[in-house]
Amino acid sequence: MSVERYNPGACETKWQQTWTDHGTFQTRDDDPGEKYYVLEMFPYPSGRVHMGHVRNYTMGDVVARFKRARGFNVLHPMGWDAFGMPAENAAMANNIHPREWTYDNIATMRDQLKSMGLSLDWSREFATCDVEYYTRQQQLFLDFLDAGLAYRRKSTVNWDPVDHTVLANEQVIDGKGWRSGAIVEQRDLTQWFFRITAYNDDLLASLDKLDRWPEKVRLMQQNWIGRSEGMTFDFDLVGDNDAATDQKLTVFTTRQDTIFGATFCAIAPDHPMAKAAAEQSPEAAEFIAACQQSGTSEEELQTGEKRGFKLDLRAVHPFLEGQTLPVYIANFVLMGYGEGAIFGCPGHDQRDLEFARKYNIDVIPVVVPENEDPAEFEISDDAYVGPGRIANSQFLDGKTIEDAKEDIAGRMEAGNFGKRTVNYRLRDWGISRQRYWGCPIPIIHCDSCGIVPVPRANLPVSLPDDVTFDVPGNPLDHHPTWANVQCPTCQGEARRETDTMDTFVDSSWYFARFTAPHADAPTVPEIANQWLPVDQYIGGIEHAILHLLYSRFFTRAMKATGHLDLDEPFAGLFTQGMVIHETYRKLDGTWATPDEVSITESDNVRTATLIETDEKVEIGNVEKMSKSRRNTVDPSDILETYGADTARWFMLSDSPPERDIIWTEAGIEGAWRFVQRLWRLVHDAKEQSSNDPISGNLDGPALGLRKIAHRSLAAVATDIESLRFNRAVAHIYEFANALSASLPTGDNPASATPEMKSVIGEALQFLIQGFGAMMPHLGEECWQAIGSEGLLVDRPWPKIDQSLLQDDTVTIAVQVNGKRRDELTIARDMAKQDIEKAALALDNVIRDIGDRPVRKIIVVPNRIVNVVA
RNA sequence: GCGGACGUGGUGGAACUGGUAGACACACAAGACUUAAAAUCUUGAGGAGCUGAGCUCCGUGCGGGUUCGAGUCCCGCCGUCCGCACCA
Repeated sequence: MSVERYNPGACETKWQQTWTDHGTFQTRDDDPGEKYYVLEMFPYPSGRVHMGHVRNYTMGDVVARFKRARGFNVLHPMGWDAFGMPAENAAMANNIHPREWTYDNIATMRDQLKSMGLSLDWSREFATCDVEYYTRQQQLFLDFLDAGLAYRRKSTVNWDPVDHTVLANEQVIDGKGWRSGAIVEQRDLTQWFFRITAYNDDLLASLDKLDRWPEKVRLMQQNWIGRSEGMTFDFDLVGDNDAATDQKLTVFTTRQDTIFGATFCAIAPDHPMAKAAAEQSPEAAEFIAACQQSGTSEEELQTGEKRGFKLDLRAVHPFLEGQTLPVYIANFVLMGYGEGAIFGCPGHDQRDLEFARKYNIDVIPVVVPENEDPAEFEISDDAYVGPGRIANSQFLDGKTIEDAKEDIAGRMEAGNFGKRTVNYRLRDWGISRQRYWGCPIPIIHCDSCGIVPVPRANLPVSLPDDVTFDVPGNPLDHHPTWANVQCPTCQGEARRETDTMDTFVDSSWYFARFTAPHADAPTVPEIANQWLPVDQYIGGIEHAILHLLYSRFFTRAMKATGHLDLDEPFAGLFTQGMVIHETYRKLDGTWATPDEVSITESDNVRTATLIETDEKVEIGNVEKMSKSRRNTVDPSDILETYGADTARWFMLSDSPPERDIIWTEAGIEGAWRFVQRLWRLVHDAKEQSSNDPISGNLDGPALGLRKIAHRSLAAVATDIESLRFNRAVAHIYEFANALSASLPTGDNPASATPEMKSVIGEALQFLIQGFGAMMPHLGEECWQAIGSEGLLVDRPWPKIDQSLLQDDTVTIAVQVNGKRRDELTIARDMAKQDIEKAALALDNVIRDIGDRPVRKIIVVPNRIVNVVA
């Protein structure tokens, strides 16, 4: 009497169509339910959906469906982060227009996402490269410009001297351009910036309010903003032979307490004083040029060897009479931070120490740990950055670091050559990109009027279609006519800005646009305010800093310009882990794909061979799925073979969602078997079920099953609320196991008792509802199979009977001296003395204590009792 | 270099606020069903020891510490991963 196998292919299409026909997931702004906005980071349309997307969107969908069942009016939209470099790279490589490439990819990926059965409101879909979207972004830019939040200044870019083009950091490989191989140079360009630093304090302080964000993300943002209290002060400078000059060197420090340990000063290669030196000295110019022959990324600057160039200047120590310090141009000093100049204290800063060792500069320890003798304390390979007392510092000796900082600050301010300053690591956001496939910056450059914003009535500034990619550089620059325009002010000949915006701009407000995706203005403030903030945002940890910080800035800027009234865009944030996979390396060193190899296992040793040739393959590390390692698994293959529910179930199983998940063939097979098992279980259980009301006083197995049903669903609800999907999955397994075990088995055709039948009936509904958000198609099919009315997706979450959630008795562990010796099953909340008595009466306890006296008994109610003897 | 995380059986992981480590699953083994295989069902299991089904010891990357009690807290290592402002 076995049922036919569950056929996901047919069922999934059917239910997806049903939901579409019913308009199930079309969200209305005027729905009476409490709003809940769940959003997953929208994808870049790279070509095909990858497993990371499947995981991300499955998680979001479970939340969305669950909240729906809980009666919320759920907004769950999807769109495309569609501008960016890969489209231009494809254009260059394959001679296909970025627009065509992008929209083709979107079409493919939309189909793939739809086959996952996601509860998305597709009527709100947009791509950031839609002119309807980016024209509103241009409006925002103009508003920000009016509000003083956008401005122009010079900044440094990676310049490829052969291709004559600006390179992204990822296009700089080992200091060379990826295409030309030329050594990259740093070059100054005038660029547009958003004044994110205007919100330094607010962006930092508000992190405290984001209590549904991971602690680590808040910490990362805090460190990124990098508020530090310190001092800005001046060194007097003298010439080489102590010849007086009127020059001063302004430095920033957070460690003014270590001023007596200062043994040199250093300035950034692009510091004005360095530039001045370069004009006097060819050697200095050469050194600066060498410094600029590297990428602009901080990582590159910091990991490179510390190098310096000594200037013909010395800095006068402010507190040591007659003492002067050498001044260097140093490649590890950043112009963008503080004053672009520092004093070096090698004893207490690792970078300074490395520099000092290299150039034979003195190392004077001025902070000594409490338990060390200042006369003996020396610095060897590691700078000392811990707490301690000041030494070798005259009037500061013996003070704490804090007191010494205060003392110096007071003296500098009194002497009028320094002041306390708060400094931030966060820099303004450079948004200019010298590329075609991005949102044009709506600005016109006029020789007589200067910078002229494009009048709002003239928006959009659309990207021209007729562009070529045969020459490196920005196609907008090469376009014969596009940039030529009349100046809106003087009607004279003028030129459009040909830079486009950083794609981070596109993703900094899309969540707001989803609330009114077809509106003429960027947002409809009332509607945006109604839906925002996003209640649950889900995406990769790689966006922990930039995307999220920029979005937080945009929210503030849009508030300032009247587009919404909101403090923070994302009330709840969850960062999910990556999907990773084993790698397979062939004998010749190249990689094999997972479907090219076959794995066998014996005695816990797994070996891999190439299916085609039987050649042995080395099983390598488990790594992030990537094209270069060829360890990718195409979601479409999985969806076709196993169906969406199996793929979704596997993605939710086992691994905690914030951690990486290893994709394995065995894992997906296991999920597949469970889908089939549920299908059979539902049919078997249905035979033994009834819809009769459940009697009030159950006992025995019927009560047992009912408890499990209610407890499981209560647990699944908590698990989903707290996004612990792997535990929800485990609870469904337990529940299904218990229901299976409750069914009459064997040759005995006898059926369950009437009261058991009604309990099974309830359990069956609970089970289907319990996994329905995770495997929605199977859920609907089962729901229909047990003859319930309507669609599962429209059913409210079952009502849990709280009285079934707790047992009257508990089993607690009994320890002697912290080691478990026995256990006790006692009444819940039993009196302490009675527990102590019962514990001491246990044979194992008596034996273990022997004739030692009992010194203490610790009772933790309903958990444990520990006898200390 | 700087910043952030993570590390538990053969494997993925569970363990709520310091209270019975290993739930649940995968893989494995044995058995049932089958001509056979697949599928399915049942049973078993952290490691070591004791001559018996109970008990002892060891066990959460390594080394210390706090505590009646540590996977959980603290200090120091080791390893792996993520971000570093023009990848998205």
